[in-house]
Amino acid sequence: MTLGVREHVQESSRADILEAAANCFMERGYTETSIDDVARSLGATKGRIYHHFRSKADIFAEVFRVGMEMNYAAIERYRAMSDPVARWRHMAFAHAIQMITTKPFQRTVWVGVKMHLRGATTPEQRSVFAELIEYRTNYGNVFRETLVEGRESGDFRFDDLSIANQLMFVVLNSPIFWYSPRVGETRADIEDLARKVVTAAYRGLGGKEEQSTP
Amino acid sequence: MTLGVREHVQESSRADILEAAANCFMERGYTETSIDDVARSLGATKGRIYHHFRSKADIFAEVFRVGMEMNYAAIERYRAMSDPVARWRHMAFAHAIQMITTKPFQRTVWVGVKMHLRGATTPEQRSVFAELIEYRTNYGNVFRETLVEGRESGDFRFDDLSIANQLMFVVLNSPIFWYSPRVGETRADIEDLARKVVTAAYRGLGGKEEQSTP
DNA sequence: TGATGAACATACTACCGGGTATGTTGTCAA
DNA sequence: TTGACAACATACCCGGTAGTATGTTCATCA
Repeated sequence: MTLGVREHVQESSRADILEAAANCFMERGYTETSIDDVARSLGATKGRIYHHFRSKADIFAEVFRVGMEMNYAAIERYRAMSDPVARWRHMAFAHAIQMITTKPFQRTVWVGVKMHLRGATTPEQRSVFAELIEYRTNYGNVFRETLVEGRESGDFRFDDLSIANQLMFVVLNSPIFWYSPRVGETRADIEDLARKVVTAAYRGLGGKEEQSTP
Repeated sequence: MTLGVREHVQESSRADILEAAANCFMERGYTETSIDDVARSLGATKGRIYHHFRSKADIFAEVFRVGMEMNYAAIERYRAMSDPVARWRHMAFAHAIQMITTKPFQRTVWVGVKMHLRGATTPEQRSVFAELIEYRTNYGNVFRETLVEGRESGDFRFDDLSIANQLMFVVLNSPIFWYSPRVGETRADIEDLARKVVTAAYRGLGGKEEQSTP
């Protein structure tokens, strides 16, 4: 379980650029972010960026990929748990923690999904993008399957699986929109936030009254 | 309670432009939407648009305002209800219906809020925008106050008011991201969707087991 | 009937931003 | 020592877009 950006990117200079780009994409969106913006936030110029990446879309795709890789890594150890509710709780908590601690990357993933949904990609990017979206879809399916099992076991109560899944994810993902770090914030504070988010999502799924969260 | 765009915009040509613009802003976002795009979707040219609006930002602000006006109109009749839970249920349901039926305008409001949060506005637009955001904040407070009363009466159970409010809104607003109209869809189908959304939000707030929704 | 203005269309300008072509500097190996 | 290459910076090109300036058409009214 390696959650940082560094562990998922080979060269240090590339990682710096990706982090800066993720921040810009989060703050200004894809189109509003110019390569010069990213360069300026690094105290550099375009030259440096185009030395490491072929295009703006290329950078974007990399940020997306790294974001998803970190998510997979975060839930990996819980995927084999037998009890669906316990599995869901652990995965949901890990997911929420990821949304908070790697917010710029997760916002970029969000932007990417929306871009793909409206087909705002060039033909060549098309295949790369499709692969990333599939990556993300598979990740979502890990949760979805857990919802199915949880409903069968009588632990969750909802009519429509797709809607329940959508609503669950908007809650678990929501910190990428409203969370902002506080001064002097500790790991415990962040975990407390994540717990509140998981609790709300759990209740929304019609889960039984709360046990403790990891 | 007038929910349509026509009832909130004086001239018909202006209303047409606003509707087309709302669709474009929803599909492509603010920056990605060119004035020519909006004009083309109307079978017209820039000339028509700049005859009715002074700038792109001006159109955007109008779409925002109309979107919010429709929302206010939708919940108006329920605001005076004494029972907080019943009030919340009616307002939440009306809100969810609005998210579904006026999706392009509501997505534009969403985009506008995000733009303001990152300060992507020019100085003059600044005051207009601030006013719109305040408009939206007041709307949110109507719900927030209901949450406070509902918690005091023991009907809702949550620790943090701000977080509960955030999570409630992301659920109620979520249809603007995942809803898309089906062929042959009836009003009853839409109300059924809204009911599911409201139920999930209600549960997330720690509401008691369900009565019927309006 | 002709003058006037609303409601557009057309033609043009200025600028911004992605991408490229070409320097410049430091490092390392032969 | 040099030459070769990585790792950038600088200078430039060019397509797209907000905004403007200037037609054009049609209805209305004196």
